Amino acid sequence: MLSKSKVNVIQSVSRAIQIIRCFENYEELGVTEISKMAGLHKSTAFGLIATLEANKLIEKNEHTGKYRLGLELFRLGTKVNSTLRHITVPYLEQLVKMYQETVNLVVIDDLSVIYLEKVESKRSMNISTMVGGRLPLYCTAVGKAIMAGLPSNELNNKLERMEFRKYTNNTASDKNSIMKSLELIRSKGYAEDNEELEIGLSCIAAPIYNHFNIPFAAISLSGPTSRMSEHLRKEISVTLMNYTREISMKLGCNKFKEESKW
Amino acid sequence: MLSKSKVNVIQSVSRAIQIIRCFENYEELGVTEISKMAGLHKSTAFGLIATLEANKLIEKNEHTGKYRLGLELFRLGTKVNSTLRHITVPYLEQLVKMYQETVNLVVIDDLSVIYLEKVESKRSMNISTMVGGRLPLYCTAVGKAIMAGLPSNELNNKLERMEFRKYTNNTASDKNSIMKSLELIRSKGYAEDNEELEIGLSCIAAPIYNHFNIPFAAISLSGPTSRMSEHLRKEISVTLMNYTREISMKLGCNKFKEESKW
DNA sequence: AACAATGTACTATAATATAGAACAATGCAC
DNA sequence: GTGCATTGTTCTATATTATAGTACATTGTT
Repeated sequence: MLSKSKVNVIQSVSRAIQIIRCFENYEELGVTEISKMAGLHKSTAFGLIATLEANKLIEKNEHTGKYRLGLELFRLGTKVNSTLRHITVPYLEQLVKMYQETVNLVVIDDLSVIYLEKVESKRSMNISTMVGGRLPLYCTAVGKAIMAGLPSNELNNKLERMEFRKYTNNTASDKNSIMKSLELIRSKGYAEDNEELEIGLSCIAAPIYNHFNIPFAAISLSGPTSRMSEHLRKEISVTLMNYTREISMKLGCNKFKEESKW
Repeated sequence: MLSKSKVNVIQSVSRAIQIIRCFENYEELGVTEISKMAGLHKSTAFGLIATLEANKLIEKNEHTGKYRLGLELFRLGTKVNSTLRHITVPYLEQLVKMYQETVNLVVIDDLSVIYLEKVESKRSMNISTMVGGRLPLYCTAVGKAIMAGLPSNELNNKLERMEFRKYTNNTASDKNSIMKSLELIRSKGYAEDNEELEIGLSCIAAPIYNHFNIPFAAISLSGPTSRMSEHLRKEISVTLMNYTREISMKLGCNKFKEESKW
């Protein structure tokens, strides 16, 4: 036995998940291929594969005899964060109508944001984000918008573990510069990305709060810097903050109700 | 032991998948709730849950102590049929630009189609299809477009097992009426749904072929019947067929190359 | 404050996943 | 077309592992 990274995990289940992960970079795989990739006995892999197939998480291509990811996996994936997505998508569509730029919904996942939804404008430039994709917190407007509202201990814990990479000259490259920009974001209520990830690409984002008043998601609008005048950015930021306030309240957040009381 | 629906399935893996399915209708569940729903011992459920959590397929909400579906499940779901989706989405976006109606990509799954992608127009009416959702083959344009090109034995096998339900007065309600309409679809190369699923909703679809020249997916354009003039429908059908021909060829289908030879 | 319900840890045992071997089916080379 | 190599699949014995019982910790409720 090689290594048992964590105790109390059920071997066969972890192995089955490992098999699913084999398909991340390959559309079709055979039993032997899978067993080699996963370091499993051919016979063991076969049993796990048969189980995944019986549950439609993978499918057998009857023509090639090979396996591929199954529709049940897709369907189950659509159930993840479904409340948030159902509430938010109409706002995204409204934003595209208003500004004709690409808009996104993300959630935080440790040191990254994961893109849950994207609605593209007709005239959108091809932006390098993909639904299901992941980008670092520190160089995206959405990431910074979320970070700005985190409890300080949680924020510090994250900042300590970050590894900075300079995507462009504008990318923040250390903890201090991030902390400074978060300060500004807190006072404004929204975040901007001025070509910090990609030259020519600007982005404005506002955070979504859960019912513990903690930000965990964000929506953003991205477009070519050339179209993002100072005036327009201001206008967009107001709209975003109005929308995220509504979304947060629908999620049970009472942060804004309290504000109106006082 | 109650029932073992299939031999050669690994119990713990099937149980883990069963636990994931518990979250289809519930956003958050606790250990005890899950164990009751799945008919498992609390302690058994706990081990499976811990394993799923370690693999990020479910996540623990630290505030409530309950579990929810994890982002890794979402991410893996986005890998399903990724080639087809990457090739097709640009065509969907082009269609929306041209006709300003909602367009869809589906794949066949036994007696249903599953919606993989949807691109909505600004002026789209709210149509009751959802990404990840499922509709019967016999009452959708996409379903009929695919059926029309299936090998006859496979088609018959499906028709035998179908249970017809009359969604509207236009819904086909038996095998013969479907077979007749498939005949027409074969000669035209595309399928239509004239309020067969929902009154007021019309739909046009064309099939996508895999590299065995078998249709397995389809794209469609849906809109209110009032906007779908005979002339426009004809034009849309031509565009759809051009696009699906291109998509099919990119997938390695040589059906159309052969045609041009002769 | 007492109770109930839930999440978590530990352990013995029975049940089950595992890997080996052997066979079948397929594809490839010559 | 024949033989070889590779892959998919079945079967079985064994030892590993998942399981459920018990007990404890933690939380929330009345």
